Amino acid sequence: MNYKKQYIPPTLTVDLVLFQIINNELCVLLMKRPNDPFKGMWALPGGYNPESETTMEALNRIVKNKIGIDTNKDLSYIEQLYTFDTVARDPRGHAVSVTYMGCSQNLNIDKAPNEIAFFPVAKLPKTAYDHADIVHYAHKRMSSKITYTNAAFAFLADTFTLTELQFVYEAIFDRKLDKRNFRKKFLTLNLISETKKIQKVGAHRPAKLYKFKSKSIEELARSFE
Amino acid sequence: MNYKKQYIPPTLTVDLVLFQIINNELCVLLMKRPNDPFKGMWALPGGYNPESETTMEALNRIVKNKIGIDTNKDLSYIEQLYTFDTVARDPRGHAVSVTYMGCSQNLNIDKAPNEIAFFPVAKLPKTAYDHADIVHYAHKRMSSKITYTNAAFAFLADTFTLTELQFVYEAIFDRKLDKRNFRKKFLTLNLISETKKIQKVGAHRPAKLYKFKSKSIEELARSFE
DNA sequence: GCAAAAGTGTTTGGGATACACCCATGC
DNA sequence: GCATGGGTGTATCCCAAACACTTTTGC
Repeated sequence: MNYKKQYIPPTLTVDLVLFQIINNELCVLLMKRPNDPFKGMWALPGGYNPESETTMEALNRIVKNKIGIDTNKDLSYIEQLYTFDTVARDPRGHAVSVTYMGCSQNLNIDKAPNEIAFFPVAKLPKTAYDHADIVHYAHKRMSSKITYTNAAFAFLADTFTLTELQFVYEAIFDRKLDKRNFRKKFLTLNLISETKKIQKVGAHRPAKLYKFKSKSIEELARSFE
Repeated sequence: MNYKKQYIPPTLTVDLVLFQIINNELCVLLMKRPNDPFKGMWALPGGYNPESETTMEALNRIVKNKIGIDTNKDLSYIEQLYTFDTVARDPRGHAVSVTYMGCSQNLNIDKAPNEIAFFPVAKLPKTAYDHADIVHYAHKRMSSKITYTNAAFAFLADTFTLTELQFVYEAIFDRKLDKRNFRKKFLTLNLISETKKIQKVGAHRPAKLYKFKSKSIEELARSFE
């Protein structure tokens, strides 16, 4: 096993695609790069994964440092997305980036150490690297995720109205759904239960509040849509 | 960017889960490890991914060296599966493994440089590392892949009978399907077309031969099952 | 009373499921 | 002629899709 002595691994990085729904639009968190390369451009939060850290550990550390978010506490869901053989971020050579996709709900990003913002996925600014591609790949994954699992819970508060739930689907699918069919379908899926609370906002009939029976990923009995 | 000088990446490895259907069973290719660790145990073919190689390039090189297979020519399909933060393969520390899932059809493995064999996924031998978990993860992925895409083409010769196609689904789903319903459904999906050839084997009615209209991944209009 | 969002049922068509017999061939 | 696998049709049920009005509230 002599060759192990000479073995030099490629640079390993981790990146996060963080989704949140704002004003009924699917948005993604981007950070303005403070340094070269791509200084001043918007990019996914991410960084170097050194030896002795798992990719999740590295991601957690980096995201905490760069944007002040704790992936364990502040995200309602996270999963590994894909590993990209990206164009060199590091002048030394080829870099491999393990990407994660996460969701949050009403995240407070005011105290972030860097300039960060949520952008609608449909109107991304010019981004560094191939990050726009990664966001679209993640969007597609999330779209199928909510069709065959209960993943929509990750975008909602603990209790929510059926209209809010429908807006999550509409934002991610990027199309309108029929209100009656949506409700009928979702209620028969047996994933959510009525609470005794109601939401009173504005000059109209108050809405019943529901909650997900489980907030871990479950596959649907009948796939959605 | 001083810290880049100190940055040491983790070991990066690539591994291949290669599926083939043999005797109507879903099988996976394993290689007997010639060296420690896990010397003598069965494992997925894989190896170190050095700097300056993409994961696909490294996989191609390693698989060619270790088992004499060209991932470009000998596989009917390949995709990235998942990146595992595996237990250390290398005594130096934590290793990250990018895994791929591929399919072959009637592969010739007689001239492989190492001892390799196909094992039914349902009856795996004791495997090195977490490789049994990786195989089952890949199996699950393949199972959904054939439900919403035409991926079954990857397990079949250029032309095939409907019974052979059904056997692919049965092997991967690990259950019997109704012959009439399967045929009706598949023919209305409009993915395959009749050829003018027929297959005559054995003392029974000959079978029409079909072919896939496309041998690249396409999503089905209506998901299967 | 009126604006605004919540809530609610029925009809129709298509596809999934269940199920059993005839057909073409080699020997 | 018989064993073997190829090939075919129908009835039922459930679900998806289409579609519009009533209810409850704040002002």
